[in-house]
Amino acid sequence: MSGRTVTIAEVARHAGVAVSTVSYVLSGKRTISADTRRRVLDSISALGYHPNAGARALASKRSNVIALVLPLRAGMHVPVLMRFASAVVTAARRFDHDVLLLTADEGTEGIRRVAASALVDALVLMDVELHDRRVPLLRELAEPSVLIGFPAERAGLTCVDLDFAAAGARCVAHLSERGHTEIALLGAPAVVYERGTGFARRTREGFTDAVAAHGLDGVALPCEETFDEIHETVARLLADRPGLSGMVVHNEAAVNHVLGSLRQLGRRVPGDVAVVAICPDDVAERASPPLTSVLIPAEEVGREAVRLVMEKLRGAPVPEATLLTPQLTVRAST
Amino acid sequence: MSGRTVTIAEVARHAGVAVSTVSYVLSGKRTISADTRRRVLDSISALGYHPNAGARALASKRSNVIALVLPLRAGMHVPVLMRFASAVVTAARRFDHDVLLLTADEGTEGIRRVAASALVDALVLMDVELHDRRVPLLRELAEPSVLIGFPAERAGLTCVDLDFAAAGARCVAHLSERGHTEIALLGAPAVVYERGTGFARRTREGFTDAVAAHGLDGVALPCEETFDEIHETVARLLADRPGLSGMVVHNEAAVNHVLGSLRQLGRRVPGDVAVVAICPDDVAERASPPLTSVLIPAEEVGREAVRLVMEKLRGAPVPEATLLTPQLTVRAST
DNA sequence: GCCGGTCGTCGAAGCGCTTCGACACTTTCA
DNA sequence: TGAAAGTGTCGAAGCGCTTCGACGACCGGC
Repeated sequence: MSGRTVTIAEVARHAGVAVSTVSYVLSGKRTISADTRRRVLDSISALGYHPNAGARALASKRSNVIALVLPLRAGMHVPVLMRFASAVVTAARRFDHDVLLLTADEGTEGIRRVAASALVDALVLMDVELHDRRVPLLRELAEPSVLIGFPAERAGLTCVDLDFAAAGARCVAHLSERGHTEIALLGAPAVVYERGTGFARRTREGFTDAVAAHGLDGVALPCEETFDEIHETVARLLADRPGLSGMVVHNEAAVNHVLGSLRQLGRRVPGDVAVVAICPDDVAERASPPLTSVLIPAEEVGREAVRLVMEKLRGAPVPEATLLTPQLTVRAST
Repeated sequence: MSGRTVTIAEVARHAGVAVSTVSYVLSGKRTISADTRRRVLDSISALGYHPNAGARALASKRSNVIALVLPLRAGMHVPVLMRFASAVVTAARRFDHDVLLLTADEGTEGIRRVAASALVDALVLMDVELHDRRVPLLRELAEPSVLIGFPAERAGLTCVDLDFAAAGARCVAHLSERGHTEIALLGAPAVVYERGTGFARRTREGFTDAVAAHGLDGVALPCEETFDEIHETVARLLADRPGLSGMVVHNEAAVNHVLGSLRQLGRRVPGDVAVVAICPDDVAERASPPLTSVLIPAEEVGREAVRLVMEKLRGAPVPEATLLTPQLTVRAST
């Protein structure tokens, strides 16, 4: 059974039908009588048949593989990226597709290669920058693609993401409702803003606009990831702004350090300072105290990205932009 | 150029040679005159030719894709896993292979599927447990595989990993040299030990054996990942053992919390308590204070795993076990 | 000046699958 | 009751590549 590899011809012979009949049973593209179908399926499991992926790809011009392009840049929070990635793999399997992993080492050449060689049918790209070098390439590719994140110029592309501007605004609104009037945003590391990563900037804009709209006093700062740097940022922030009583933290790696720093400075959460985070639920739940947070819905975004790319593969029209509405969960920190 | 897809036949016609000649230029499996080779390569770049992966796989019985099986289990430190994964992708590309990402959702069935369908030529498996359900399957598969980690029964397999027992011992030796006589190991979360994950247990054994060998007083504890749990563990440890002056932390996620906890308890590092970590260098460097550490050489392990799997693909014999020697870097925490 | 060897190239036979057109049978309905 | 319209199945033609055997052309050695 696991000796030599079984071909469709052997299945056909075993079941006493033509090769094409086996193929149609498998693909469902033509009607097959219940009786024949049974016989074929029995033969398939009796012989342990698995269609050869290469042959299938060659004949059908579909590899049933999608590429996941995951640059793994500095300052990105890897566990969050992996949740996206994992969601993409799971969702792809549900559409009977596998996932080829592409990292940044090869640059855009890798994308061109896997697309041109028909190794993949479609692409899902993560960690999109505002001026992403991959975007022009996607435009000239025949293969459909979906971006997780938004570049500056998105005409003709398909993008999915959490609505980070709304997320920033939602946090401000929550703090405002709680009566805080002087608040701060601790965001991504400076390098991430400089690189022009969309989600960091959009959160900051959402924060800033909402601060103005609510008539609050607010400041937005980048936030590095080592304890010492964060501690210094937090200490200076509190020293400079004695009236500050609310913080929004949009940086998974920094969340715990910010809390540690406040602890060390003798500030109680939420007594002295209320904290809202934008991060996955498990990070918020495991913090001490558990944090009021806006969830980064990685699973949902990944699933949606795959769904959209499959629609495009079918030739169905899809919206250019899909923004998921942020959901705020109140926990112990506000 | 990026309109229709270019085939080898078009390249052959453009260069005025036979299809097989183009193939031999590409594969180097027969000698081709310098002149012909030039013409063919020129045509290839002029037409923007990329060989069709499916056709190549079908004809050559090699997909030039390897599977990376990455379960993403609870308690595993994702950034570390991703460094392995990223190293595997980079190394695979160097051998002209791509990487298919398999997660745990499908269980062993996914492995069987990609192997039987010839979607992949070989497999690299990560996060191996002592009694891993995937191991029996690997034994019956025709495709070569390499494990990153060691199962209990490893006969007939190929495994690579850091020598964690030596790493645990190395940390003990270092603390002993520094004059510490009462020390503790803070290890992985309890669930990881229960699952029988090899590296966690082997570190603990290395620690325990070395403690005995050096005539020290030592205790090994599991260590969860939230600040509150860690703080409690650390506080109780210090309360129970007033003479304790050295700690080994083998838990990337907990490292910063342990330091935060010591800070909060008013213990100076390294003045009151010396800390050695087993973690990637960047985690150690970014901690406060920077930690003396044994590096988890993710890049090296990933590269070695790929090298071994390529050797096996060539039919070359490879050692069953490859253990990388731990390297201790002294920083500010001891 | 003829013979065995390389060297460089070609043509053709698959690799295992999908898909198209064809073809027997049934049904259906004027 | 016969033509039209399904149903269910088959055979064969590729899909684009690798690889095998064949075959001139050229080499040196006798």
